[in-house]
Amino acid sequence: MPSRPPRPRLEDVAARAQVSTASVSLVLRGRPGPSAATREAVLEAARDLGYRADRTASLLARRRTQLLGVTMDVRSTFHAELLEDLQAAADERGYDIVVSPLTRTRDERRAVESLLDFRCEALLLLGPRLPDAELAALAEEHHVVAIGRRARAAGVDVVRAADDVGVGLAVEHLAGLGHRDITFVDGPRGPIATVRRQGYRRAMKRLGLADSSLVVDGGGDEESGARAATALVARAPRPSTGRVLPPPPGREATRGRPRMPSAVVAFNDRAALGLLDRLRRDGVDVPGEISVVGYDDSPIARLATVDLTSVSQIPEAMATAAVEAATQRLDDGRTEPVELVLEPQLVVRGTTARRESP
Amino acid sequence: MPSRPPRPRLEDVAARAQVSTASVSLVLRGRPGPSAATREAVLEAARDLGYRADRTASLLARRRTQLLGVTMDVRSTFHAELLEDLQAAADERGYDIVVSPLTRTRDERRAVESLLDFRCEALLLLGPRLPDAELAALAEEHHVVAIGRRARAAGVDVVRAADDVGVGLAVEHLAGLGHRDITFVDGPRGPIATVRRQGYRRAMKRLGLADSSLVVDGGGDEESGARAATALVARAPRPSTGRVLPPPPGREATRGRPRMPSAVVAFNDRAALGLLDRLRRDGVDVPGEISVVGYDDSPIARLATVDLTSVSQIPEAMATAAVEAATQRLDDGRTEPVELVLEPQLVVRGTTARRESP
DNA sequence: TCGTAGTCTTAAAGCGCTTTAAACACATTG
DNA sequence: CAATGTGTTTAAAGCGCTTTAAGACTACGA
Repeated sequence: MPSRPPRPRLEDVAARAQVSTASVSLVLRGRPGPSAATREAVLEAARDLGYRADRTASLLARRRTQLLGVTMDVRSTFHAELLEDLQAAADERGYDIVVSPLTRTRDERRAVESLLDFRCEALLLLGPRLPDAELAALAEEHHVVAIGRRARAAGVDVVRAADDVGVGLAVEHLAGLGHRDITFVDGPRGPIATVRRQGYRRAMKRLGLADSSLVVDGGGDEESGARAATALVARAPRPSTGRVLPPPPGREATRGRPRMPSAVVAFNDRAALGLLDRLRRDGVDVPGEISVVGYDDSPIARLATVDLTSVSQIPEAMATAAVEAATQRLDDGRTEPVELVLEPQLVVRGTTARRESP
Repeated sequence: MPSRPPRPRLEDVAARAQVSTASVSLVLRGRPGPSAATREAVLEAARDLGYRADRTASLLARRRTQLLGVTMDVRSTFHAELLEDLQAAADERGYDIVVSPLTRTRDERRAVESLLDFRCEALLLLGPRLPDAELAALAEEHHVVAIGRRARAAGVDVVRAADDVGVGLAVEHLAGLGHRDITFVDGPRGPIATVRRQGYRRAMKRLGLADSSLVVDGGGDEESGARAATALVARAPRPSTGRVLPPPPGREATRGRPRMPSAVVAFNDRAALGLLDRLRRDGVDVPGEISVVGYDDSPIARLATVDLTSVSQIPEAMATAAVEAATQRLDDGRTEPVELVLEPQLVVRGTTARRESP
């Protein structure tokens, strides 16, 4: 019920402090110039009046907005985490963040438009799905930082985790626990899944396990994980006590053979969750009979009831790096694009264990 | 890499169209006045130049911002859903939305400050935790709509679902399936849990089940749900086949007696999820041995692997109502606060079934 | 012919702030 | 004492748009 006592303007503060608006402006923004006496008078007047600068006017007057625009998928907990850290990082550097959520009816293009309307000085795109060409086009007109995704687009800064390395960590961890039959549950088509799959393949080869490497169809959500689980379980007829067959020699000749792996790396935590759920319902003991590793180290993975071993993309680091990239362009005049690739971390929890029978 | 071809201004469009900036402004905002010829010329010029109005300047000039500020918990999927619908509703009425996320380091107060800096014309607070007094104080200076929570604060519009009715629906559904021992797993301290608990108690009484009504400690997340499950299971020593005892006569004398209810209503979906998980791990058949109902009808509940019967707060309706409330104040000059209470809906899925032995 | 209404158009005054360039006061210096 | 410098203050010109009030036409009836 805003009953108009129109908010005080800079001019009002100036009048009360008996100085010019210029002085007030300088003092309030902590710029050098005004004497101690003036400063005090102004601050007091401002306090008395409960003055708060009008951002709109201020933005218009100086050419800067000090605004970073972020597009995100509101439904993604990973994005939510990143956002928290972006806020913090931006804060520290004196920037403010405008969030533009993607929804069913609001695609990435619209979200970006909206950010531009706000005159954001840089765009931070979380896991952007825009084609590289479009990203590149955007980057001709604006500063853009793609986060969490590899991008082959000219002029775009990229901050991402080395997903192939991350999956490698998971595979090595499992191998270290004595597992040899390690299966990868693939993600949805796209650059991210490609890189993770590659990481898996390479790690298996590096460890001399190429022969038992196997990629099964999956996806990015619980459903897909559950489907994958069903496919895996079908390989080892249960609940008969039939022992798992040792992998026969010969390269990937194992494909299609009925056999349940002793360990699985899933594309992400959500898929891992669906997988876990289905396995447990089918009476499979995790990690007794099969070890499971997820990806993202999402809050759900950390829940005591889930306790999922997972790979963390260290969102704080990504957030800091992304904001840093943006401010470097804005404040330090960097113009050459950079690509920052961070090392992910394995977080070992309760869904992985030493292989039962060697 | 913004290489400055400074963006065209209104003036540039005016020059190209050979008219005044006033005409351009009018045309571009679709206001009456300019003739068809002028309109066309302006639109063409604007198109040629790729003109986009500078919102900052425009906001400064007219006194309105057409901005609705929304505070939300980024981690809540329910809030995420609401946000989607708010966006859509705001769009329809020509308003834009500024999202101000709550994070660990950014409480509700700061989030609101930030919205005010953006000169939002109304504040839509999702599940605000601010004390009523503070809400009331805010409402003296601004239009505020509290969403999803009962608020006894002067001047604040409230849009919420009738949670007591919702829980009542769940209880009735279960009773209809023959259940009598229906337990409520409580939520975290706060107005929301209070209302839901009340709804439970009243429904049980209404159905003549007051004697078997039981509220156990819970909380708002998976952990708490799991804990509650443990407590429940402990009442019926498993895996012995011992039949569940019929409730002895006498009011709530059952409290503390070892006995597992045949049905449970959880404070929300997350708690229900933890509950389900623990129950299943303990070998309890859902819905065979026990039926479970959640609250919120969150996306997780809908997953095939979860398939949780739940109560929906119909977020679309809440969102529409909230935006409506705001625009009524802004555009239609309403000044008396309103409280809109929506009827929740029960969504029956796979976690509830007819009671096994009557 | 003039007055009057009606339709378009536009000059110009802001919106509340930042910033530049000039003015001022005073102290040094040669 | 003029010239030069230093530190502080401010008048005024925008920032890019909206809006108001007045102006320019045209058309019409008296």
